[in-house]
Amino acid sequence: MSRKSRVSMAVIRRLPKYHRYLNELLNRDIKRISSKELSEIIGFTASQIRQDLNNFGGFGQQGYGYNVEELYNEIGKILGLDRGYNTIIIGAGNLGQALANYSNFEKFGFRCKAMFDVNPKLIGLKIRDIEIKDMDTLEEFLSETQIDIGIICTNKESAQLIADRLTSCGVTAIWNFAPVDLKVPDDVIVENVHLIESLLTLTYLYKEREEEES
Amino acid sequence: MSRKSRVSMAVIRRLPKYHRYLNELLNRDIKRISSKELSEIIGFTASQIRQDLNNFGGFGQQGYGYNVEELYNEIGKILGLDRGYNTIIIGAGNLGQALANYSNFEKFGFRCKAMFDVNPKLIGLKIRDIEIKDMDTLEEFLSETQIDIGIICTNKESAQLIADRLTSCGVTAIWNFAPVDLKVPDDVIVENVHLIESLLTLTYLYKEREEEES
DNA sequence: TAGATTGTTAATCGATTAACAATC
DNA sequence: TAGATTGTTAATCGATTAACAATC
Repeated sequence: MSRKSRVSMAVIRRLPKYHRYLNELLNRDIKRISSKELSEIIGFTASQIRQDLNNFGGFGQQGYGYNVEELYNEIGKILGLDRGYNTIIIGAGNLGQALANYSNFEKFGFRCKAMFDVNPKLIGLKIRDIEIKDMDTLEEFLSETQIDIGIICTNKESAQLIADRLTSCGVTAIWNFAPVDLKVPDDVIVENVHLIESLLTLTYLYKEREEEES
Repeated sequence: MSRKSRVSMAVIRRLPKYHRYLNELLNRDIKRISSKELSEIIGFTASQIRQDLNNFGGFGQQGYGYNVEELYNEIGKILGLDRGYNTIIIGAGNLGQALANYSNFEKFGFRCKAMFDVNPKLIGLKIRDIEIKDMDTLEEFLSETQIDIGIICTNKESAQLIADRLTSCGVTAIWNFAPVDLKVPDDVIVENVHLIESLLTLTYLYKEREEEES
């Protein structure tokens, strides 16, 4: 998130949603779709859809619309899904195990190569075929295996230290579930999933609604 | 997210971050902070901080800054944390269990009253003191217990049906982890955590960085 | 060809930043 | 009082929406 992009983050964060809806259309055997039709199901304006897509090229055809399969594939490529990604999960607690079990990620090309934890009771166990390794062996493992994305599922106290260890071993992308903002070198990408922030947004809206009613 | 607010969503989504940083300052026994100082640690501009806060009132004092404890409490109230919330988790798979185990939510006033699943192997089990109940008993349970927030951790196929069942029993806020956009009545609040969209944002930035380098 | 729909430019809207008078 | 920093207005910037010529 630290890097500036020619394409705005607002657009980038809409891309996965296009990808998901196009996949759905594809599954329903729909061959073509206009920005207006897509607008009705995805909830963005037709104008915005055309603007968004034209950041990356003219995928449509005047008078016809967009070919669903082609557009789906193109957006997949734009999102970097034309390759696989090796990941590791650091922190094999409930959340880490949940992510390891979430086989859906594999359909997108994510391969979890190992998990790491400090808890002796967890070390050696396997989640599906993914081994939970001793946290102390992290550096050794990273020197042997090319890892693209480190997934941090530790508590907030450990997260920064883990991020330091990952980045110093050449991991350049971090998916962070710990409720902290990590400090990382400029060329490292961090994407946060801050669950509590999401939940507090919900309670804000909950409270606001009640105030409207009264 | 469907409701329009006097305060923009951009501001609302920053509030939990203020809350978190102020809590940290409080723990470090810092009594006062200026928008400029806060700017340096939180990464928003001082101007934006003052603008954000003034959506809700003048919490500061000219020449002094903000009282950390007071501001923390005020933002807590704004976020609706001056009360508790009863929740249930629907879908007791890995993610549902991870959330049930995440005791941190309790510090914010969230109480998980039950979990629901269709899997007979799970029904009757307890996660901490939270019982996993038969999905068939959802309506019965909701008629007996006031639930503020329904947390959907099912697969995408079941999510909409669950949302329908929740809303028709009077649950008016949904925290949705299934990768679908739920259709709900106008007065129901939905906050989504779409993990795959977060991850695809990361891969987009990953790919983009590689293109910059070449 | 006529109709439809894109790609793109221009207009509008909203959010962020800058500036500064008010005031503690 | 003098210095600091807010609250708030004005200016800028960026994102969304509208309009329409290009063209399939």
